[in-house]
Amino acid sequence: MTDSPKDRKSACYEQIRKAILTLELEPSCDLDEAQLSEDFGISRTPLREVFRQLSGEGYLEMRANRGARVSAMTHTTLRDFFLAAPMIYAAITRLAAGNATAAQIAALKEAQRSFKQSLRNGSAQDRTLANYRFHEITGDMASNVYLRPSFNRLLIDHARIGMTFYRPHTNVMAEKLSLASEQHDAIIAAIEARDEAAAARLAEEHWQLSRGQIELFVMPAALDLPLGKLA
Amino acid sequence: MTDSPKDRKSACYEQIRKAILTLELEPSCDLDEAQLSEDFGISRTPLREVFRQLSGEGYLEMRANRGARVSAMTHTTLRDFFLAAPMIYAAITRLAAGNATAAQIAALKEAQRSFKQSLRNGSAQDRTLANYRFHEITGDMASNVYLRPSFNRLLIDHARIGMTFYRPHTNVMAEKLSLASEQHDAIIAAIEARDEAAAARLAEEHWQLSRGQIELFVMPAALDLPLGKLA
DNA sequence: TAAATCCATATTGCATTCATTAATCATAAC
DNA sequence: GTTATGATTAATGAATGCAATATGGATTTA
Repeated sequence: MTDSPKDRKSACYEQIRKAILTLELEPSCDLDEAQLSEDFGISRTPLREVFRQLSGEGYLEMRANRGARVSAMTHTTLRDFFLAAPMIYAAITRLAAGNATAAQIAALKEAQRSFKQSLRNGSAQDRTLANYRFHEITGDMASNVYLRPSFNRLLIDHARIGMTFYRPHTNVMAEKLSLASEQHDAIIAAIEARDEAAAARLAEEHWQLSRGQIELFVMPAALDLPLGKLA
Repeated sequence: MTDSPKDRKSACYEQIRKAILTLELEPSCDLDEAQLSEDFGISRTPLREVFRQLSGEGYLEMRANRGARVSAMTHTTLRDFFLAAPMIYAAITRLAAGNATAAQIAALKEAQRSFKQSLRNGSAQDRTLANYRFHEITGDMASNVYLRPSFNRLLIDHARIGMTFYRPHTNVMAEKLSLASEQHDAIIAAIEARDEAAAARLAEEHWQLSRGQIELFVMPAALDLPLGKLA
């Protein structure tokens, strides 16, 4: 109950992090040092250290003499994402199958329980964070310091892109989410069986599903109305 | 000539960075806040921000209440490196061929000039930094925010691994370096021709050369002496 | 003699204060 | 009326001082 400045600092770090993942803090949004330091009950010095760290992890961008802002999502974001994601995801999941420890597998199952729970009665934020957590653990399992930075960066924007289409809740979406959950189960099984090839293949499939959802959202069916009606 | 605190701060950042790349600061080496802040003429506050940034980029590791230390090179480093490097290098170089701007190509040629210069009459440090710079520019060219973090992380340890065998200067080494330089020229040509396939292939070859050098150093020929002689 | 605990010292972390830089608005000149 | 320049204000960056935590050595006890 007695929270030290250090506790408040890490709470600050976590809250900002999650707020960015769930679009509560929108891309390119400016962060007010004075305001946030007051909100979290810490001085500007440790807050600025949190900024630096989040910046290093890809959550924030820092510009000299102009403060921190949430990492932007530009018109090139999706293209870059589509190029990098399948390669890195497949590699991480393959390595996860090769290197996962028993404790990590237990953690992954627990994360999947939380994810299913969020599908039943959670908000879009809950689902996004639970899904993020699931894949984060596969990153732990892979335990390759060189692939991890890009993987983490992908997870950040995957969460943010996902949030944009988790919001409008349609039946088609629900179906896809349930399919995603089944794929998680299959991935867990492959990792537990140390089947690297299967893990990589499942990661690829999982990516294709997500890619399809993104494309549907980015390029929806035309409105099929005569132009005159819109005016 | 009149250097502001901000100049000293960025000088500090650059010097520490290069010292790590060239092994002047050895892996797992502890950094003394008080000492460094005095050396660079800045207070501990901005120095700690530099630490955070370098930590985010993979140069340093920070432990709570125990200061910063240079990123470690463990027994798993080479294995992780061999798994990740060919994939990321090929991807980055391919993208570089597709996206390079005229200014970036000019910068790459300039970096290659510096590299050749360092081969003629530079130290191991000079060569390592010049080679680092060359590949860093290919990272700029690729301009994919998701692949960049892992690519940068690889470049750091590639520089450090390279330094360990640039030091003893043999004729075989000199030959390999001259071959590496030729490969750089070929990569520049492929990028300028926008030939993505060739660029990816050349990156793969370039990696194989480097991999061979690393393997030679890690697993040298046995000393070919009767065991008794060693005692 | 070995191990454990406690105290002294050094180092890290945080808050406050001061300096420096950028942004905004008003005023004046064209 | 518009643009440019200057002054005012807000916000970022750095330094100093203080608090908290860890480390090393000494002393005491088994």
